[in-house]
Amino acid sequence: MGETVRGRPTMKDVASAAGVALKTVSRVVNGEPGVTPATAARVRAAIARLGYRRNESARVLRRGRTATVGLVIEDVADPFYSTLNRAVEEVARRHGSLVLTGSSAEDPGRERELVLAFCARRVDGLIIVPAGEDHAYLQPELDAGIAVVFADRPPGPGLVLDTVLCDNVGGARLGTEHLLRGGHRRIAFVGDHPSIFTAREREHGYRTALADAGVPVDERLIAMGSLHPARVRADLLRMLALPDPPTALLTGNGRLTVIALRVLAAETPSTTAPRPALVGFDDFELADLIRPGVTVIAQDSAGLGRVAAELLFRRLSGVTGPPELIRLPTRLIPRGSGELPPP
Amino acid sequence: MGETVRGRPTMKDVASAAGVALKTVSRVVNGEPGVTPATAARVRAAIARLGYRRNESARVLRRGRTATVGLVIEDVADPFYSTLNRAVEEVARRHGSLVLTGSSAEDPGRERELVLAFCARRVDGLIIVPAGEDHAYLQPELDAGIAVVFADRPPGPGLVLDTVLCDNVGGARLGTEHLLRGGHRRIAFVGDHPSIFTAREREHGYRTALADAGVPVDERLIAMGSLHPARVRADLLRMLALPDPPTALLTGNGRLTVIALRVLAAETPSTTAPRPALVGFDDFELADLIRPGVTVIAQDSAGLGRVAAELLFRRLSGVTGPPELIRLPTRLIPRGSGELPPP
DNA sequence: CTGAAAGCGCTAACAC
DNA sequence: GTGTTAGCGCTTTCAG
Repeated sequence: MGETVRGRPTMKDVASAAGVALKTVSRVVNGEPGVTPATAARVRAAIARLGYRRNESARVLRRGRTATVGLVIEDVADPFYSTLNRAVEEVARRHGSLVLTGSSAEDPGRERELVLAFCARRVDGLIIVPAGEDHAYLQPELDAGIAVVFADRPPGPGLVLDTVLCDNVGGARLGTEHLLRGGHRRIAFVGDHPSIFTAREREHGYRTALADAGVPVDERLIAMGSLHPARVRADLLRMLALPDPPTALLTGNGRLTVIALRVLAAETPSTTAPRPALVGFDDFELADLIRPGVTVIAQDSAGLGRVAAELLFRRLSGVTGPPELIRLPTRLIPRGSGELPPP
Repeated sequence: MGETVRGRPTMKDVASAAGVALKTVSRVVNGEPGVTPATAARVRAAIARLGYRRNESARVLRRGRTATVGLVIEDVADPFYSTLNRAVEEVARRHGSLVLTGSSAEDPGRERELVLAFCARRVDGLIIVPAGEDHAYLQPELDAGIAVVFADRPPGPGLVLDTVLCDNVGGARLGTEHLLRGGHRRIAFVGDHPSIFTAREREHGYRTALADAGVPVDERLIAMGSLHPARVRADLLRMLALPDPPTALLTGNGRLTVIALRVLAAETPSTTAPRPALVGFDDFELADLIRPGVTVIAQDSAGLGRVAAELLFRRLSGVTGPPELIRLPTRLIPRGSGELPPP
C-alpha cells in the first residue's frame, strides 16, 4: 500500500490514500452533504486503515471554537466542588464539550493563572468559583467574547456577569431559627474566613435571625477564620469554657462541621458533659450515620454546577440579554444533632 | 493610536503596534534571547495595551505539544477518584500542564469516547482508570506517540503499558487475617461486580487468606455485584438470615462499606441484635466519627494519582524503557468495627 | 458533486 | 539583534 506516514496521518494523507481531494475528506469527516455514498465509503475506509483522527487544534485555529469549557473551583477533591464538577461535566457532555478543571486552592493568584491558561487554550467559556475579589484581569477576555459564569460566589466589584449562588443568608437563618425554636438562646457561629463571600453571607443570616428573635448577639460566640482544625478547636474550647457557654452551634461549611464534630467527640466523651446542639451548613455523606445524626442546611451543589453550565451554554448558543443572578434555595434536614434541647 | 482590532489581537497586531517584526514579538512572548531590553519593553507595552494573549491552539499546531494531559476516571465526584484527580493536577501543575478530566461512569463506551476526544485535542498524555477491558482503540494513538499510564486497574489483554495499582490482594488479605485473628470464622465478603479488576483481586485476597488459615470458604457468604443499595441490602439480609450467619464482614470498596453501614444500622438497632464486625476496603472521611469507628484497609488514592502522573511526565520528558508496573501498599487502620468479637 | 487555493496564528529555519 | 519565509492541519471560499 505504501502508505507509511510518519507521525499522525493528516487529512492530506487520507485524501491521497483514498484518491480524492483534501476537501472531500473534510466533507466526509464533518458529515457535510455533497459527497457520493461511494466516495464517502472509500474515504471512510482510508480513514479506518490509517487510523486517522481529526486534529482538533487545527480545526480550532480555523473555526475559533474548542468545544471545551474551563472550570475553576477551590479543590477538585472537596466533595462540595467535586459534585459541582460532575454536574458541569454532564451538561457539557450533552453539549458535546469537554471540561478543563483546575483547583485554585483559595488563592487568587492561582485562580488568575488558571483562568488565563484556560483562555490561552481558547476555551469557549468559563465557570468560575472565584477565590479573589479582583477580576479586572478578565476584562480583555470578556472583550474578546469569552462567556463567563460565576458560581457559588459573585465576581468582584466592577463586573456584572451571570452568577449562580446559594441562598446563604436564608440558609443560615433557617438553621439559626431552627435552634431558636428548640429553645436555644446561646447559639455560637463558627465560620470560614470573612474574606470569603459565602462566609459573610452566612454570618449575616445568623445575625439577622438572632436579631429578629430579639436575642442579643454575643460577639464571643462568633468565630470566623481558617479551616485549620487547630484554629477551630481553639475557638470552640474558648467558647465552651465561658461562664455561660453556648448550648448550640452553627457551623459555616461542611469542613467546619466535620472538624467541630471531631472536637466535640473528643471533648464531650459520650455521656459525661452535655453536648451542644449542632446544625451544619452543607450536607455531607454519612451525616445520617453519626450518632446523633447531623442536622444540616443542605445546599444544592450539583444544582449550582448544572445551572451555571446551562447558563453558560445558553450564552454560547448566542442568547444575549442582561446578566442573570440566580439564587438556589437551601433546605434544612433534621437528623438529631440540631434537635438536642438546651440543658 | 488607531489600534482597534476586531476580535482578539494577534502577534501581528502587537508587532505593528510596537513597530517591530512578528518574530520579535514571538521572542519576547516566549522569553527567547536576542532582544534588546528596550525593544522588549516596547513590545511588552504593546502587549499590555492590546490585552494580547498567545493563542495556544496555533502554538500547538506548530509545536505539537499542548501542555495538557487527559485523565479518565470513573466519577469526578467520587472521593476516591477526586483525590486521585487532585494529585494528578498537582503534578501536572508542577510541569506546567493542565488536566482535562472526564467521568467514564464505569461505561467502556464512554471511556473510549473520552479518550478519543482527548486525543483529538492532542493531549500530550493520558492517565486512564479503565472501565473496559478492550483497549484496541488506543493502538493508533499509541502509534502516534501519545504517552499513556493506567491507574488503579491494568489495561486489557494485548497491551502492556505503564501501570500503577494498589495492592488489592494484599489489602484484602490483611483485612481478612485481621478478622480471623479476632476469632471470626464466618466472614462474609461483599464486593463490587466481578467484571471489575479490583473486585476480583480483592475477592482473591479474601479467599486465599481464608484458605491459608484453613477456614473453608462458604460461597453463600460471598456476594459480588452492582453498587445499588438494594442489591447490597438484599445480599446482606440473605446472609444474616442464614442458620449460621456471618459474624464478620469485609466490604470491597468505600461505597459498599457505607451502604453496608446503613443496612446494619437499620437492621441491628444499637443494642438488640449482635452487630457483625466490619472491615471496609478503602478509607473514607468520618470513618472515625461513626460508633464504633470503622476499621478500614486504606489505599493511597492520592499516591495512585501522583505516581501515575510522575510516570507520565517522565515518559513525556523522553525517558524510555520497558513499561513499569508499580504496586502501592495498603494498610489496615483499626478503629473499632473490625475489632468486635464474635458473639 | 468535487477540487484548488488562501489563510487561521504561531514557530522553526534561515537570512541579514 | 532583527526580519523574512514557509508551513503546522484544518476550514472557508470560490471554481469547475
